Amino acid sequence: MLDIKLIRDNPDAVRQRLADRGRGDEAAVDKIAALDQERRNLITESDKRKALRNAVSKEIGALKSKGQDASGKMAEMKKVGDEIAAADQRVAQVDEQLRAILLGIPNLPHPSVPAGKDAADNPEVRQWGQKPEFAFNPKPHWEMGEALDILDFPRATKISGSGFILYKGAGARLERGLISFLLDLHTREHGFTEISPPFLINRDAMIGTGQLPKFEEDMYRLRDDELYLAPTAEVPVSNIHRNEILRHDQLPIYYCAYTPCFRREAGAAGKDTRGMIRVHQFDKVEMVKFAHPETSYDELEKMTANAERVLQLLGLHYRVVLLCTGDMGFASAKTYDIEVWAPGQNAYLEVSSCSNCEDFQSRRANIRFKDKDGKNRFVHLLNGSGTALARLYVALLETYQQADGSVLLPEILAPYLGGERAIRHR
RNA sequence: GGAGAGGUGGCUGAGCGGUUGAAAGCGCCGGUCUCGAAAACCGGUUUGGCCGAAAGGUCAACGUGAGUUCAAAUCUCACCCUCUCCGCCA
Repeated sequence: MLDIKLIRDNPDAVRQRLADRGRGDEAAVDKIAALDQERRNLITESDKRKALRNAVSKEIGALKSKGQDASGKMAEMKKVGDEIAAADQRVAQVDEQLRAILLGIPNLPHPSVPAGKDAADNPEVRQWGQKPEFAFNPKPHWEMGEALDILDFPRATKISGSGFILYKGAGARLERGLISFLLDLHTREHGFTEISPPFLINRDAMIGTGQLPKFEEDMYRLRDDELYLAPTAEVPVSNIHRNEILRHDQLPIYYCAYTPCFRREAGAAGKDTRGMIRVHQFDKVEMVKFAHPETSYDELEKMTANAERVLQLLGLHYRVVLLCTGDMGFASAKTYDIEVWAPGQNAYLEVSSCSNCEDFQSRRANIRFKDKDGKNRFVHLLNGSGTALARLYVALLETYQQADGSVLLPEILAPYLGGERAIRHR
């Protein structure tokens, strides 16, 4: 949520930066300003009457305690009370309208974010490693998974529907091993505290990080309870400190968490339909930081480096792109995407998205810290995948496939795979 | 799910429908004292909105939301949460 004061004081700047995103949100700025003005006028009026009522009510109390008649004043205040109720009702209406609009406005891009329309305009920041070369035609993971009997898409479909994965045998163990590998890396080497959060999330938490109210159709929702399946651990973990005031010496706080992620992928029908590149349920290890506003951009660079470290240790070629204004997520002010090379796809796959949301989420979720001067300020919230598992899995299979159809995984994973690096057809 | 008890400031814990934004204690911050510290003593110590250049003024908040009343932490209703017992269950 944007700061209403920012819109009030700098409507033109806000309008411009929203326009840079290319979603037409700038049109709401004038409406917001008008509602804000109306709201303040109504509050001023209401407050005046409340002050009067408070004063006269005290007089009434004093009169009554002396046994004197106060019926005139009481009748008068009855009328004032009705006026207050009417005014407050209008305030509530305007408030609700204002809030509804504000909750639907995306964050403003950071000045360092390049203007652009879509993914084609995202500048590449750097590359690491090289595309692996094969003496044979590298296969896509879905063929490998079937041949090796480690992935069973038809049966996953039988159980749930399209867009689900069933891992089997060495395939299941690899998934489990990767989760442990990632959590160990971030907790032991990058200073993150491991969290295992609830996967069912209430509405307030979903609003806090920005999934709701705008993206309701992207989420799985329970029918009988006001609960949603977590689309990412960003939601439960960022909401850990909702409605809290942290001490400045607690910052920065680093959390990481493994969760499955559930996404309806509404609107993505027909895209990436084969294999496990776009699915309704995937595993992910997520990093979340609660940072001091002055250092949050340094934290973003560090977090991105932490995510890159995963791919470096696994020897996977990747590139980092900086999302342009038109391609950024709703809550983010600046985002780096990390894309790993998948030889079987002949394409880069997004395995991590590292974002600084600044105070956009913390304002929604009311997460503050007391600074050195004793002033309460909103923390900056960052989140980054470290990393998404399904696509990492794709890159691993496709990169490390051998001519004989087996897979020889990086040595570093061996301890997580019972000492067995190779996956062969049995 | 059923029965009962309860939700007040960082914590413990008072609170009669009317000078209670809220006693008291603890904690914390500042000061006095001290070579220094402790103790003691003094002072301070919730958050948000609105008006204002500021000083300041004012409104709101005692789980949440409605209601009764001139006036609600205090009365009524609904919901949420916690605890105890029972039931069920991995």
